[in-house]
Amino acid sequence: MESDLKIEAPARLRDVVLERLRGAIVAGRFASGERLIERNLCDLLGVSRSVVREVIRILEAEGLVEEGTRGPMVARLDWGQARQIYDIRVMLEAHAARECAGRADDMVRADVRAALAGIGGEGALDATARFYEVIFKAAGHDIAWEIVQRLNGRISRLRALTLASSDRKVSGLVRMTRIAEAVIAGDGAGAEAAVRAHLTEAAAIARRILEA
Amino acid sequence: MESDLKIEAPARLRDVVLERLRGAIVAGRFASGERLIERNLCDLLGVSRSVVREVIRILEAEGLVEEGTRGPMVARLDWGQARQIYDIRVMLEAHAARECAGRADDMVRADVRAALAGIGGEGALDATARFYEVIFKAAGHDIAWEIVQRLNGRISRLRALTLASSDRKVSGLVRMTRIAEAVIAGDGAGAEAAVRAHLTEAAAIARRILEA
DNA sequence: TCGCCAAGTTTGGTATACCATAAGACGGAA
DNA sequence: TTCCGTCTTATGGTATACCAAACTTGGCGA
Repeated sequence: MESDLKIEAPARLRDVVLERLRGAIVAGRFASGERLIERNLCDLLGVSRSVVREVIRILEAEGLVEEGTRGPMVARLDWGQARQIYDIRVMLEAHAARECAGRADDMVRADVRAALAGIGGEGALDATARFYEVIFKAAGHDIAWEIVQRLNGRISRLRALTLASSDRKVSGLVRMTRIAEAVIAGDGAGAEAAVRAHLTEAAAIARRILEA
Repeated sequence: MESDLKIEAPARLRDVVLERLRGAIVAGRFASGERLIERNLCDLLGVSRSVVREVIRILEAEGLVEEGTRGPMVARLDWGQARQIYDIRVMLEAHAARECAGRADDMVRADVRAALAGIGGEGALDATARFYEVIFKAAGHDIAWEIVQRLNGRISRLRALTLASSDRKVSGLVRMTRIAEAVIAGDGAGAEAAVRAHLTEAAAIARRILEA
């Protein structure tokens, strides 16, 4: 699809550190509310404070880090926030799914099928993101996709806490299949309903985790 | 309302510079697509590169600045993006207005009236933001409010380009009054419709500007 | 006159140094 | 023993120094 001739920009240290630190937070390697001491992170990551500070600013804007009284700390997440995030995701994703179903051509259908095929195996998180990306991009909702990605970062930490992940994965695949079928069939209302059902279930799981 | 005893944290240089630079971009003092040379900004603002760089990272996350081939530049804005932004705002603001109207108590009603009163005079932009803030906070949609603020920053630059601003201000006040009346009356559907009408008009103006 | 190469300059990336402040620890006096 | 003061240290804020890459420009040769 996209050409492989693109010259990839040399990876900046900042990007590497950003990805690493974001991953560590999402994976739960830092406790919620834990202070992020700049110099500690420098030692941990082997980079200078300039880089760490810029990365922290970005993560702050993403909502993964918040500034405490004395410095940055890992953002806390309660059910009130998660609920709001799921509400917003419902609006954005339902809208995107409906429009995507309405305008899907054969190429989009193929992309959806391919993305869905990737979900079953390992790396489910990335594959799921890819599935949604196809839908948002096909609907022409790039900006909404940016927002959803950012919101997702804030609640992805919950996944690390989910112990009974096997049944979730299965039901997740079922839900995704429903969404994909509706999109491929051009059934906008059905796609929207499938998205709502999926997110309602996900929110219920998040609620159980967060209110415990 | 809020106590005045709060010790305000000493203003960090970073915050001052952030506000200043954001204001300059929104006010149109930098051309769309203009490169933001770090050292130039240092001279202009009288601060060191550390501060400028952190601020640029924040503005990048806000969507006001994007990274060009060689460094950061003021983000370009076309109708395709603005249209998406208005679409998202419609969803978030309509939802907030509906919920706010549904749960508004006397205190919220008073806040809405007070915010509306501020719109007529000078500083209309801040007052309008304050109006919306009341509605979002009353609806319990803090996160949606953050998103809307950020999206607003990206399209506020259009205001600087609006020459015929007087009629817009008047019609804006009328629209706001409609929204406020519906919220105060507890009419969720009416509040939602008023928000939709307001944003549809605003989007039409933006389209005229951007497609010229 | 045209083209190519090289040196200089611009620019962003990265690291380090310095400073002010606040928290914590330790000791002395009541 | 407790309370107060001071000293140390940890920490974030800010500025500066250094480097590598890339663009520009000017000169030299064909």
